[in-house]
Amino acid sequence: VSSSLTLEEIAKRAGVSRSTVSRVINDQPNVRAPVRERVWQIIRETGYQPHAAARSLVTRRTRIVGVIIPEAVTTLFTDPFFSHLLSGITRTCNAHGYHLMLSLFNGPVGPEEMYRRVVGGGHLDGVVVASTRFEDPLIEHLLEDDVPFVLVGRYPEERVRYVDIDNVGAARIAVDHLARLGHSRIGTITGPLNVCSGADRLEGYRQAMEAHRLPVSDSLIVEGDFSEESGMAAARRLLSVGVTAIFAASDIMAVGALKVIREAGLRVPQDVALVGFDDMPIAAALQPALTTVRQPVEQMGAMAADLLLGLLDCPPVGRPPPQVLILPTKLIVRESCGALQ
Amino acid sequence: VSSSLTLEEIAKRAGVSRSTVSRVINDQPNVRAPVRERVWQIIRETGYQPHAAARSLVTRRTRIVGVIIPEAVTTLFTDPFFSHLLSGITRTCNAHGYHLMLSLFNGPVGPEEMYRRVVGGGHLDGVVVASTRFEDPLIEHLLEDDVPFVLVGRYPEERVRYVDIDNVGAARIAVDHLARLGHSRIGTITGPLNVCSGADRLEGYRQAMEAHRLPVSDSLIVEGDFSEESGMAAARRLLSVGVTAIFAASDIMAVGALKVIREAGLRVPQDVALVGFDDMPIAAALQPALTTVRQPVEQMGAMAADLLLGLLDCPPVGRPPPQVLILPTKLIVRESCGALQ
DNA sequence: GTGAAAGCGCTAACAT
DNA sequence: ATGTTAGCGCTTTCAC
Repeated sequence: VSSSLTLEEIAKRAGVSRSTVSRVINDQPNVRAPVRERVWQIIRETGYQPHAAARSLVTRRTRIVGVIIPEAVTTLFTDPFFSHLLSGITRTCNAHGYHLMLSLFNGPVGPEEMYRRVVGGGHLDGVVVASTRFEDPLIEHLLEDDVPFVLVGRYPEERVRYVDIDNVGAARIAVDHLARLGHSRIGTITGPLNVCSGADRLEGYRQAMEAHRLPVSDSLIVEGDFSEESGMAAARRLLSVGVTAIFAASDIMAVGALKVIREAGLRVPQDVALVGFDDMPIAAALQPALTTVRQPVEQMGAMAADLLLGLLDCPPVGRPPPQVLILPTKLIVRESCGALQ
Repeated sequence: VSSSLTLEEIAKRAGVSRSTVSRVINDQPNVRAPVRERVWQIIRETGYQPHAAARSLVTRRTRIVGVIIPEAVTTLFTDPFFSHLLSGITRTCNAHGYHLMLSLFNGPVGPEEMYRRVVGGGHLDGVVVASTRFEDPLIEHLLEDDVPFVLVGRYPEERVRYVDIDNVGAARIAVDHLARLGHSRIGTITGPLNVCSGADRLEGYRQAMEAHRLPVSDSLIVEGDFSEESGMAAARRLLSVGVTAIFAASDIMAVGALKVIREAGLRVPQDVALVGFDDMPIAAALQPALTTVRQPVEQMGAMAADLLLGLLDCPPVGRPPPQVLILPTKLIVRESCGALQ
């Protein structure tokens, strides 16, 4: 889909050579002002757009960044996390004239094949990867193939750049909140523990409990998978050991817990206090039943893209991506490899 | 990002010419079986992938479909509608070896410029457009430029292909439900009325009210914009005219209404019955307060992409996209232009 | 059935 | 400052 106008054609109409037109389009020097103006004029009149494929065949760049969401993330699609993330990434891309190719590794095709399709073929200048497990083979491939990429979510490996929120700190705040409310039997519904955010939020729970000198028995910790069902199952277990407060590592799971608690004839927050986690505006509807931790997902997306475009030498990304702190949750940015924080 | 292997290189290693390798890759005839096998062998060994840009420079096809979401859809990002839609589109694309380019017209760049960037340059073979208003200039451009495209959402114009749910019917069912419950003063919070789904759901409300011989005064109809805030404002107006039931054209607005109703000291559904609209699993958490209409968004996405790929002569799309009926809401597909229903 | 050769539309190195 | 030329890696006639 494109007009069949070519550089050649524009050159002819402007009475110059292809090179000159090319220079004008690419804002290169060595074109006299009047000529430049005349060429722009023609370009505007004709609505000419250079052919992307032809251009990238020679420049070896496509101005397309990929967004890869691995695994069957149906569960993750239950909340607006990805919408917000994509919104942020898009914002950055639009601002810099980049395009975004979205790849969900969910279809009938396996992840290895998807990887080949997406990354091979040279469609992409770089990649943003969301939601990875520890030691994800995808990451290994990207490193091996020397693909510029940025992760959304912490990844404990020197060579990997990423953007993340301070999951440990945020979880600590949440649990600390419950402890200050006077609760001593505080349970937690964790995310999958092979995922960074899952593990980190549990660590935050542990730290807060310890800080308040509260005992952390195994029965107070139930692993979930971010789904509502897992939240319900976990809540049943927690109720059976008599907790008076629950920190759920995601709002979705908190909602599941809420259901179970109410079904048990208990009131929230009077009988059981509940804190969720995520930026899910809808959760506000459940107030005062549910308290939640906000995470700046949209910004995380924008910053991830900023970082990536920086890697690609996107001309003047200018300012390094800012270190943003929002609400109780803050961002950690690993700017250059090795410089963790 | 791609290996620097070329056709030439493969040809050399296989002891054949470029043409032959090309034929093998593209599954063309006129290659003897043993040769074909040997070439595949080398390709597999080396992990060769043809360079996408070079290929589309000559074929004039990219195997990329665009997904355009016009306007600042922040409000629409509050619910998982787009996540599900993208999931469906992706499913189809993955199955047919197509890629997906996501364009949110939200950045600092205006829609006209975004259109040029995205559609010009020949990046895309076709486009899926979501969430359009009546007489959207975007649609006019696409028609004018002869871009193959499919809309998600009804569009009253002969030349446009689209996929949609039966909004009128679904709304009718929702309101009918309330009427059968014995309510006579039923109000509705509509979506934006310059959007098809908004207008259609209102029409469904009207039809159901009429069928039950219930008076429809203007005060029973309040226009919202799918946002929670608008739902709250609308609910206040409706409560002030003494409705006992509300049909909200989106779950988000229903949640807003729920808040307001509860703040007014009323119980849901005992004092005021509430029905929402959308496929928002989280809304289930609000049961029994909130009843909602499910829409098969994921399927809508998949079907839209099916239709588009059909337009692109994607070789054997085989079966025409099925006419799916799910839950109370059903799909209407305009398969070929002119053949509505 | 296979190879040779001509481009697709663009950029970039080299002349002028 | 501008034009000429040689490809980028692939598909596709057209010979053989």
